Amino acid sequence: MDLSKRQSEIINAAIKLIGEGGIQALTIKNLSIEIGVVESALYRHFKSKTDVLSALLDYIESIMDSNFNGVKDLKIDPFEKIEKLIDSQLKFFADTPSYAVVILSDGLYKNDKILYDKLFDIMKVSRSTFATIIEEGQKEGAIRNDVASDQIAFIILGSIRLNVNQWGLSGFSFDLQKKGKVIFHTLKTLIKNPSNNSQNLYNKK
Amino acid sequence: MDLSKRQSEIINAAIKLIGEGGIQALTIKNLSIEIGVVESALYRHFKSKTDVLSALLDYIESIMDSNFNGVKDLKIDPFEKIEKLIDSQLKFFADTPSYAVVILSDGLYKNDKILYDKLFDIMKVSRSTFATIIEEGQKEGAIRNDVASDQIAFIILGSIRLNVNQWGLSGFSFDLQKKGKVIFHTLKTLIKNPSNNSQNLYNKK
Amino acid sequence: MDLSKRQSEIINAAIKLIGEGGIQALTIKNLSIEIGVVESALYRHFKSKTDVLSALLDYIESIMDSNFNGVKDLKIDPFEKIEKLIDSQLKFFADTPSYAVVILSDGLYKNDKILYDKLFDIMKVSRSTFATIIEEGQKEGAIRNDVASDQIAFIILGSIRLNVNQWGLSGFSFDLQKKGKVIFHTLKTLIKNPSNNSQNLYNKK
Amino acid sequence: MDLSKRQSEIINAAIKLIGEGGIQALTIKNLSIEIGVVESALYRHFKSKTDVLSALLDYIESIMDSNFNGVKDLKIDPFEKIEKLIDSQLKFFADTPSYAVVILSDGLYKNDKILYDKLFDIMKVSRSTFATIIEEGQKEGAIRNDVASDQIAFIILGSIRLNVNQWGLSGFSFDLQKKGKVIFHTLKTLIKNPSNNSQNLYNKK
DNA sequence: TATGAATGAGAATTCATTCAT
DNA sequence: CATGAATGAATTCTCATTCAT
Repeated sequence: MDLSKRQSEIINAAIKLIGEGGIQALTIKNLSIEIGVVESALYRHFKSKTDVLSALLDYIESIMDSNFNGVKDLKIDPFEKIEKLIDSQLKFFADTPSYAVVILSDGLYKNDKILYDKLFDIMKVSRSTFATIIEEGQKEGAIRNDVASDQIAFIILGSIRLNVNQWGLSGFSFDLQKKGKVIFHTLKTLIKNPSNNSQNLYNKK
Repeated sequence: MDLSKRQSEIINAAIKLIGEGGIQALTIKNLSIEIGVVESALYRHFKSKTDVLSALLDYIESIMDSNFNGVKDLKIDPFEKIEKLIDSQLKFFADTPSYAVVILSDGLYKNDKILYDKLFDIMKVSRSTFATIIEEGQKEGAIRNDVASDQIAFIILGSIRLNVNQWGLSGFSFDLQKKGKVIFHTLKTLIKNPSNNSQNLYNKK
Repeated sequence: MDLSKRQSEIINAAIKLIGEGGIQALTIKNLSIEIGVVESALYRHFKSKTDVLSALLDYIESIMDSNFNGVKDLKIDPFEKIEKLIDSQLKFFADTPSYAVVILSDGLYKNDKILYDKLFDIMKVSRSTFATIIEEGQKEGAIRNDVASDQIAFIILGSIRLNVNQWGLSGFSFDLQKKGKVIFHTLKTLIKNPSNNSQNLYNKK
Repeated sequence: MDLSKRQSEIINAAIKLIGEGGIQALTIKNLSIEIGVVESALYRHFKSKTDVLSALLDYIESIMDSNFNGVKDLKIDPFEKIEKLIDSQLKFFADTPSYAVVILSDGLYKNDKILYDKLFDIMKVSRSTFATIIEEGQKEGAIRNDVASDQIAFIILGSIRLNVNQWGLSGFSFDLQKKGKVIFHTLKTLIKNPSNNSQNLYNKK
């Protein structure tokens, strides 16, 4: 799973290509043109196109993981955590729309169990990260307790994803993060504990 | 927009093919084999492959519309409406997974603005249908008023979509409608008006 | 060879199509669209596409013949005759560029002996018309006698044809008849009898 | 513009195919059969069919240019130059009729501006070559001065072209060069300076 | 006369992959 | 490590023509 220099180059080329022309622009030919070698040369570095996608998914997963970890253990309000989490994910996509394209291009991996599993994994990690934070919030009393934490996580994830989805359909034409803020506030209103008077254990000034 | 018998046949073949092998299985060749004619014969009925997909999307939209309309004006509780709406949509996909595949295969229509727009449209109608019902519910006092109706609609849609998405990724292996019920209950808990004591204006006998 | 009403309609449609999109636009499908029937309906009127082209060539030939005849027997100076002849032919093409396209699309008829022969015929008639007039001019002493009449005819024809040719290549963008005038004057200078002092037997004022 | 070995092979195959079956025989499939590879293999050497034709036209142009240059600067009588020029061009076509087919297949390149422009270019070079020689002849007093040099060039070109044309229509059945000689003599008679008594400045021994 | 449906042949091009050098 | 060449399977689409109704 450790990538050679050339392999990284290829993955970066893949990202660029997808960003420019969608998942369909990711062909061995385009890839080879992008990195300035001949098509067959790529097969020294990846044994197949599926392997390239697989590495790409690994790469995306690793970034997302580190995004998550950067937020998970902060000593802040659970809502702030959720907000930061959503924002960091959307920033991740906004900065490099290719990642969004890859994540949203499920249908394509139908035949490749490996790719499928990777995607599934990524989604599972997202969901459990949110679920954990929510559970904490519920324990603290900040988040309502009458719904299961992973149900809330599911709803958050669905909202984020639909946001990214529509952004993609629109040709990346609106401000993804800004829209994310709005969604977050809606979600916050819905899931915060209405009977909670012990506000702001964290940042009280 | 009225389909001939043969055109319907082709659309049905398309649905079957997509159900069996994903959007990638939808080729002119497969289509022609499926309906038992030669490839060029298809071009008498649709002028291009894009046209087939376009008609397919129209068809899906029309069914979804009629699903919506079958529920929208019922004299029932807004939550029951939402529940029925979600359920009818999920039933629609569960009965014919191809529809889910088509709906979720954005990214693949990259080149065809027409198809993109149709997809967008379908999503818009869904969202506004939910939004209308929610607004009604808010006026009645059944649904909380501190969040915008179309924000709630967005969240519902995102949740449904993620559900369908994961179902697709899983190879249609779990019970889509059952999972939908769970999601509905979560959503209901989140959005119902906590201070509402005028329950069941509708079906009390 | 007498065309029915429908047949004439088809020929006219063919002319229109060729004018708009070149000889490649002349397809059974386009033809049928143009006259507002279904493709197979055309086969009631012409037994094949070759037959359409054949009739088209006949039509062109008949117009050219009548152009020729309108000039041939006028009681005017041979040069005026030649000038009128050239001009009427160029006007014929300028008015309906399709005719030029058809005439210049030899290569296409390679497989159809019938079409080939027709084209050959058209050219032969042109050439002999010119040759006859030149011979007359030579007898009168207006045209030099040291070159064979059909050689001169050949050169005139070649010049006209090259003119039409370049006009076609240029996308019909220059004034064909105007350029024809220039060519005529060059030709006249070259072929007139230098020792002829009995000028203007015809139109002397 | 430098052709690889395989590219030359392909161009030669194209020439052969055109010679045998006209421009319509030039298909990727025929080409690939001719050189003994699979169709897709051609695309390693030319990126499209238009590219093949383009290279073919370049090739033709280069031969014609070298033909021209072989004659242009000879220290001979302008008429001899013209004669040699005509003859070398006709020999070029007579040896390889495909070249004639390609040159005469305008109308077929309707869609490809590039090819059109190349054809136009070839004609322009021919014409200006003739024009230059004629101008020289006019200065020397060998060629009559009462007509513009490029007008004469136009007429020569038209005559040559018509000759080649009819030869093509006839199925390459007559002796192209022989007919060319006749035409040349006619042209010579027409364009030589009648009042020139300083004959043969060049080869008098 | 016209329609609707289908045929069969062919055309250009794309793509992932393999292999000898 | 990289190149050049080739493969084979697919893909969308076009076109002239035929035939039953």
